[in-house]
Parts: sequence; C-alpha cells; structure tokens
Amino acid sequence: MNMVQKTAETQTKPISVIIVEDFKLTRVGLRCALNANDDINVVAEAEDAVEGLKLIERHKPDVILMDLGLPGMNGIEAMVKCKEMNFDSKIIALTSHDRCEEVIAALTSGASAYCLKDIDPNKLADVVRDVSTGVCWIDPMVAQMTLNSLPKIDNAGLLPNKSNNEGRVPLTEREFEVLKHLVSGKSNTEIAKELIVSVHTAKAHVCSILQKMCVNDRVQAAVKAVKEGMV
Amino acid sequence: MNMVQKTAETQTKPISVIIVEDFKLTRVGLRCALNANDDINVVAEAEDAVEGLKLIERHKPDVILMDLGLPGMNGIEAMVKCKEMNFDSKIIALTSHDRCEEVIAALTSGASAYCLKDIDPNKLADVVRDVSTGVCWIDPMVAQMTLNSLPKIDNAGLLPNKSNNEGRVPLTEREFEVLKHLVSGKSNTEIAKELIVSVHTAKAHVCSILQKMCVNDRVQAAVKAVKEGMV
DNA sequence: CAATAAATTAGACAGTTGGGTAATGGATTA
DNA sequence: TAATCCATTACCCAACTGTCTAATTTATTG
Repeated sequence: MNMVQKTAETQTKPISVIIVEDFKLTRVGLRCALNANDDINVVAEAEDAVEGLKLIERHKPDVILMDLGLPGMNGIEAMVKCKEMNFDSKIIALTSHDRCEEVIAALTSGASAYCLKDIDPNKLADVVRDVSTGVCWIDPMVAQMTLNSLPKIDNAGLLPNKSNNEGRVPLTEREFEVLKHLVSGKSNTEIAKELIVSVHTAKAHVCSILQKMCVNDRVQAAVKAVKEGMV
Repeated sequence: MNMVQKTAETQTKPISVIIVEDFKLTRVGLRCALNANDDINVVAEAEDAVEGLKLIERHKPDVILMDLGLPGMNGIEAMVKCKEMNFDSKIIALTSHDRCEEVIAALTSGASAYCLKDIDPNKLADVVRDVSTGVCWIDPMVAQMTLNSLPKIDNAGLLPNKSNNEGRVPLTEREFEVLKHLVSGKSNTEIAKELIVSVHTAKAHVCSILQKMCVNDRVQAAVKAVKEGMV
C-alpha cells in the first residue's frame, strides 16, 4: 500500500535547503529529518539571521527554513532582506506561535509557507518539496485564520451568473455600520454611542438587521456576517 | 518518537471525497486519479451545484472537490451554501483559470485549497490528504498572487514577544460543545436543553468560555471562534 | 406633488445575559 | 491521601436584548 504518492522522487538534482534556527537541538532535528530524504539536501545552517543571510547569498538555496524567533534580527526582517537579494529561494516560516499578526507578517514578507514546529518531520519534507515548486502551504492550526484575513470580495456576479441576487441581503448603509459594530461585539448602548444616536435607534437598526438577515439574535447575525464575508 | 512515514498511510478509514464538476470526462479523470489511492474514497459525484449540495448534505464528506465554473449556481455560491450547512468538510477549489478575484473569492468563501486543473494527479491526492487535516494549499501559479493580497502589516517590533502564548485557549471538551452551540446562535436555555443539563450549567460553561477566550460577551466569543476556525 | 423608504426617537415589557458566590461529586494527579 | 480540575446545580441581581406600537424628519422617486 505504499507506492504511489512520493511526487518528488525524480532523478533531478536534490532540493537544496538552508536552515536558520537558533536552537542547536532543533537545528539538528531539522537537518536529520530533511537529510533522511534522498531528494532533499541541507546545504548549510545558521543560528542567527546575519549568518543566515550570508549563507543564503553564497548558496542560493532552493528553500530556506526560517525560524521567526531569532535573537537579534528577527526572522521576518531577515526574510525581507532575503527577498531584496532577489534569488528565487522559497521560504518556509517556522515557529511555535500561532499569533495572527505574525502569520500574516511572515506571509506578506516573503514566506511561501507557515509551519508550526510540532509538524511531523515527514510532513515537513513534503512541504519542502511543495514549496520548492511554488506552492503556498499553511499549517492547519493557522490556515483558517489566514484565509479570514484575505480581503472580502463581493462574490455576487463574479462568474457569469445571474439568478443569484435574491438570496442576498439588502441592508441599508446605516444598517451595515451597525452590523460592523455588532460583529465586533458591541452592545446596543455602545453602538448608539459610537454612531451618536439614541439607544432606541441602535435597537431599531439591530432589529431590522435581524429580520433582513433572517436570524433570531445578534449572535447568529454576527456569525453569518463573518462567514459570508459581509464585514 | 514517531515512526509514521507517509502522513496518510494509517489504518484509519479512508478520506471520503465528493466531486462536483460539470465535464463528465474530467469527473471520470478525477475519480480515477483519487480512487487509485487506498486512503482516498470518492463517495459521490455531481455535475452541478444543486445536485452537489444534496450529495454533500447526505454524505458529509471529508473533502469536496469543487469546480468553480459550474452551470447554473456557480462553485463559489455553492461553497457559501455548503459552509452554511456547517459540516466541517474541507473544500478544494478547482479551475482552469487564474484570475485573482476568483482565487480570493474562492478562498474567502470557504475553500481551503486552490488547484489549477492541470495539476499532477498524484499531487492532487497529496492535496486531498493535506486539506483533510486542515492545511491551506495554494497552487504555485496563483500562490504569489494570493500572498500579495494579504493585508500588509507593520512588521516593526512584531516579534519581540514571548509572553503571548497565554493568549491561547485551553477550552475543555464540554466547553467546546457549548461553544459550538453558542456559535450556532443558541440561547443558554437551548444549549442546556441540547446537552441535557440545567440552564445553570450551561451558563457556567458559557461564563468560563468567555473568560478563557478573553472576551466580554457571547457575540465576541462566536466571532472569534469563527474567525480563528475553532469550530 | 404624493408616495415610499430610511433614519431617528420614545415607552414599555417579557425574557436573556453575565457576574458573583457557593456547594457537590467524580476524575486525575502529585 | 490530599490537592486539583471539571461538570454540575443553585440563587440573586443589575444590565441588556428583542419586539411592539407610534411618531417625526428627510430623501428619493414615480
């Protein structure tokens, strides 16, 4: 039952990898895990960003494994500098955190993949292969979060399609404002204060939002709004 | 520590897949390519979105392969409706185009992966495996484009951060159950009825959920849960 | 101009929510 | 065994929610 799925075992030269990681033990672990694969070759290792950048410049590796929590220059800065050097090395960001801003920052600063450190070593090899071909790969723990950070686009009429508009919700502009505050968890009183109207007004808006969205309470409205990218 | 080699070859039941694709020939191709793998099982196929949604509702598959260019209701609408049904099926968007808006629209509408149709069949199987575990996988042809669409964040001083791991939420199993009901908009009374406990219990759980998630009310909890993919 | 829709305000009311505090039994762990 | 954590129940209370009815003002549109 074990035959097909190695998409990478071709005859071409192995994927060259550089590891930038401050913990010696993790470094060794990464090297061993990756070098166990015939098609992957760890060509160098660095324990800080400065050294890492030098090695990257020298070796021009296919893939860079970059720890984000480095002493001195952090991994994200390092990635930016790396991209400025203009090789087409692909970068895998590696951390143990799953903070939203960090994930986004890494991915917008040059990383093609984001892995948490507890990834299975064999899986990591797969990711290295994927990323070397240009794939964007994001760890399950942060995937949803990342996808939710993408800008919402009005899907209606995106594809040659007509019949759809009926399901849509025709909220007024004011109601949209209210909805945004509602989604951010504000109470009617807070919404009223924010929009400089009376609580009665805020309540009235919320009420008509609920009816237009066909839901029973503000929680459902908020969830629906988030899920459908209305906000 | 870990003897697994191929992340998929375990003894657990195969990954169930539903294919929604209008071209018969492509459908056959997809089915054959996937069914060639012991750990993947194509349980149904549909040639349009309406039929697809019915099948999805019936089978609750692990993974859905969704063509975006369907006649009638398009794939993106179908994904939205699919997400509304609230199973945790993962969706792979499949098209032959690489239009930016379409990619983003797909990923924000519920897709966990975006594949172009000329993908290697074995690679597709890998993607199915990855996606079934929650990975976000984006085809090389559109990966860079997608990453560029992420909101830019000011990286300065992003990382000097260690104390943050506390932000993570260690909800108990019971609390997770309650959270799910909460997200679906149920009141404490309804949650209590659902879990066959008293309202007091439900309230207690909700209360500790709010504290653990560091939010002030159930709306914020629901939104956070949805945004971070906790449910 | 008249009709329609949106935004605003108000009072009232039953029901829900979230915070405290406190007690009990069961399970796991030190 | 003792200490902890979890699930469960209970009561109180201030605050908030959602619905109703009803009225005024401003735009927009036929």
